[in-house]
Amino acid sequence: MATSHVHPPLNQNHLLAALPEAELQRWLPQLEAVELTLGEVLYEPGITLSHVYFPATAIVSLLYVMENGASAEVAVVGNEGLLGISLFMGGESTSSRAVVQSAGHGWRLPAVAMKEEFNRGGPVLHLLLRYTQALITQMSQTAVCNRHHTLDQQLCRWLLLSLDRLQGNQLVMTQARIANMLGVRREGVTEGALKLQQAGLIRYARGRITVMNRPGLEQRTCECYAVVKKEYDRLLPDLLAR
Amino acid sequence: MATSHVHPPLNQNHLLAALPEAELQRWLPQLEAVELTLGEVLYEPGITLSHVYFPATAIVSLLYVMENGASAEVAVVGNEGLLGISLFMGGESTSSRAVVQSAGHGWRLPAVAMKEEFNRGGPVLHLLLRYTQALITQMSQTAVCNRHHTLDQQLCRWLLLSLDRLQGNQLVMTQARIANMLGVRREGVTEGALKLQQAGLIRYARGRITVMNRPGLEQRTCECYAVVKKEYDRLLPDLLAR
DNA sequence: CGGGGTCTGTGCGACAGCGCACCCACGCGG
DNA sequence: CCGCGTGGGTGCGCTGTCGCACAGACCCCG
Repeated sequence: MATSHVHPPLNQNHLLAALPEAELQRWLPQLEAVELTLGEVLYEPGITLSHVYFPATAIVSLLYVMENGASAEVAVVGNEGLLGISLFMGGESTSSRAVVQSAGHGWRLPAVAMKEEFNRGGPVLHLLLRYTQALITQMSQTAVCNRHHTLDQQLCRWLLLSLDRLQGNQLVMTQARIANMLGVRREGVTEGALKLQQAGLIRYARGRITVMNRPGLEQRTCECYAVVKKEYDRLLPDLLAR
Repeated sequence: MATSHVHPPLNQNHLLAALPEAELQRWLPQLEAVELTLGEVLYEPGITLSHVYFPATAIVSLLYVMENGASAEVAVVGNEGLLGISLFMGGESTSSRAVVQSAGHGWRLPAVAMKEEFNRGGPVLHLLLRYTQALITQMSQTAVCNRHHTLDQQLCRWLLLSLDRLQGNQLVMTQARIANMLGVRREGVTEGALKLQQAGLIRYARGRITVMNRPGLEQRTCECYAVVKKEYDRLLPDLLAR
């Protein structure tokens, strides 16, 4: 992970973009631009966090890895949010692992600075908590979706959630990695993706997915996607306007 | 739901028990004892909450109910916690429904009082946030469990989580209602419960379950139960000492 | 240009859980 | 003491997903 103090536009991350000027000025000296590489692990379960991360062009999955090595994604975080909520929630660590699923850049802020800011109370605290509630909704809905919906539907949901957190309609992602996150077989993802390709909704080529017809995906997915999206929009409305 | 100002011991709820004296005194005039009856709905999705609830002898499920009527439990709350985190998280409502799954009593506090207290900052804020993080862990683990574990394992997990939130080793609960919460068929629960009964771990009779061998259940369940339990113990240690 | 690694596609038997239909057992109220 | 509602047990065919094995396709690198 390369770091530097040369800043690409901060407002690529919606939470940073929503910071009031005073807070931003306090943070600036400590904000560090970081390059997030594919597969990089930002947090391990049980480890006390040293920084919180604000993805800009990268997306990061919260994965739970089981004793037998199987895994399941609990939530995905991109330019709409941050990693490390357990710092201000008070637990310091979580039981999941944070893995970069799509390379890109972002910023990070030392844990101490984040805690200080949070303890001031005020607008930042409420912003972070509203974000956390949106994240909670995503996690709950993941539970529901895992219970009731088909692999095909979940694949669409996953594509849409990822797409919302990236720019453009491209996604660098192998089927094996998608399977890893959904917690299903790679072959299952292959079959699902084939159906979508045959329906003309996506195009697929060696680790690169291009979404051709987004409304088509929305039609095929389950209600879970809409529930999560609506909740993010409701809880963090101002962030999307910028 | 009957309400009164005659108070059974407040410390039956661990969060209330953990309140510093000053806060407790502020809350007392507004705390209201409530009887929670089986099947009672405390919150509906999207509805702004008027109170937060602190269960004492009751347990309450957070259920997501799908468009087709199927449902899935996202988390369970009992005497270790409270219902209505969205009030201080800032969302005012959630996308899930809160349903009383085991009758009993508890207390409630008006939303306004809770928000005022939260906004003072201080120990109550941190206590509530730590509880919220534990709840988040429960939700994530529900997602993982739904993905990877068998109905039998999930049944054990569910029994153990419920047992932790009640006193004694009895549980008034039909198989149909368990199925509703796990989001599975009633027949599936019947088969699972039969196996447990034949193994001598539980006894079952017309809506009443008696756990005979708790360690046996712990042996049959998946890692998810332990992960959640450990996280509650880690985040809310002082509450269990009382 | 050839070779090895990565990514995607396919086939097949196994099985957990589903939906449905139905039966039995218990217990409360008339 | 009968009847009926509720709760629990059983059987059966179906489907989605799994685990595994293997084949083709593509691509970078030597």
